[in-house]
Amino acid sequence: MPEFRLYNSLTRSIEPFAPADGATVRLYTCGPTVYNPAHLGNFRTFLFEDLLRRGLRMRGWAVEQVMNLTDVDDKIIKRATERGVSITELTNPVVETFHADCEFLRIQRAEHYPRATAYINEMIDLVKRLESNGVAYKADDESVYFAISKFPEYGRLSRLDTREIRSGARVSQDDYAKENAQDFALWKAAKPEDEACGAAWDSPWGRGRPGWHLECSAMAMTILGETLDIHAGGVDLMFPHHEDEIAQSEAATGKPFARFWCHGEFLLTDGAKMAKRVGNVSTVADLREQGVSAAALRHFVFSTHYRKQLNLSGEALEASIEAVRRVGDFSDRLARERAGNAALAEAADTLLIEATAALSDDLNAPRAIGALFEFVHASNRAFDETGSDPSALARARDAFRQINAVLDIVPDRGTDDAELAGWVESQIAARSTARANRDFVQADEVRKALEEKGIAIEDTPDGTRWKKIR
RNA sequence: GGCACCGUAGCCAAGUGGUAAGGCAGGAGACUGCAAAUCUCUCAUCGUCGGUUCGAUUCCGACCGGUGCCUCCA
Repeated sequence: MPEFRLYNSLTRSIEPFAPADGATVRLYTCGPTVYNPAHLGNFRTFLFEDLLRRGLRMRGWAVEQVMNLTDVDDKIIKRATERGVSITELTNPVVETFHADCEFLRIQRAEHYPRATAYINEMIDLVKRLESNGVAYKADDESVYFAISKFPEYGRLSRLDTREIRSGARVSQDDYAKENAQDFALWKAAKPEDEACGAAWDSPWGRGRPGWHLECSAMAMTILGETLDIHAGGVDLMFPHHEDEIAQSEAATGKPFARFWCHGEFLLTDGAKMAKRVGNVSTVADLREQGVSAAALRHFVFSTHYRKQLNLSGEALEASIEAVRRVGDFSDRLARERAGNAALAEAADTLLIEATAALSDDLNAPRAIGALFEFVHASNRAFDETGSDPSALARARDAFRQINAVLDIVPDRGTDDAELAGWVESQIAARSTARANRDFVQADEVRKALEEKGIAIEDTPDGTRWKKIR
């Protein structure tokens, strides 16, 4: 197998990757803030992380993944206050929706989904360590801040020149108590509205709540240890979120926080970043209503490299729906055929080599998909010829299974409805009779009736086959 | 203003210093009663202009166009 390589944002280069202990990859992925359902842009990142997870497992490594759920922050408190509910009442259903969406998209479950509110003690402990190390201070507003002037490494990940005058930058207006404008909150003093919705805890610095950045550091290190193998997230998190995580974690432990930082690019719509404030978001639910399958959406996302921006368009989505239809038909054929030939065996070997190489090369899913389609084509051609070698078929099935275990782009057939199947069979029998009598008008009417129920049929030398197409 | 990234056929997209994977759509054909599926054939000179080179889409520069980040943000 070729070396497994990943782009590391820390060094801005592609590097060979292996877990520090040689066996288990400790992976931390920044999860959603659960104040309303995640949109497709968020899910592009989660799908990228799913690809990463599956790619690592393809290599034979175990993965211990943490995806946090940020269930206390400014937006959550604001929303809870507006609705007059506690933050828990607000976030619980959103967490459920998140898991349901992930399941629909076939995103493999992480080993841990820690909620920030369950790790308050660990967060307080982290702030204490920072305080005793002299890098945290309590300001006049009773909040505790991290002093970036005490952490010379600050800015290494994002390479932002902290002294630059950012004339076009959005400037924060609500923090006055900090010693330095770039310092960030570790612990925020509680306000009355925080107390009202259950977003305040006791601490050595008084009632308050954790800062956003602190949450990830505390949960990551508590569950996975002080040095992670990989920390992943969307590119927008690079600054300040990941920069601040590095600062807090490393200032506390004196150890590197993460060996690899991996960032997924954005999903764009109408030429702009998909974001609620732009007003161009769509959700998993929206797509499901449009009849876009999980397989199609996965194909769409994986058809562009994760470090390249991807534009969501109806035309591109249609292409993925059709592409995945072809993969599904092929998958059915692979299950149906009885034997293969030398060409099939060769196609299987090529697929394994090409797709594995592509996925090992910084998760080049588009190239892997290309290899998969070349395999589909070569295999179809092989099946159209004669074949009598069951072992060739077994190799083809195995190769396809292995690569699809990473991409997971075969659409569901959803044909376990016995009643429907019975009706379809009876219709097909009626049509066969009509065809035998050369009553093609009647035969075509049956086919039309089936199509209206979402059933497509194919006449073959071995009889008529049917499949559900929607 | 600062820091990055991107610009390959109608659409999506991979890729390489030596004349461009793959998918969708389109065209022609085989198969079919007709379809569907599948197969065969077909469909680009890689934003523009310079430079380096025997040779550049691939390296360098300028320009044009697009996107993101610069403390809400996947």
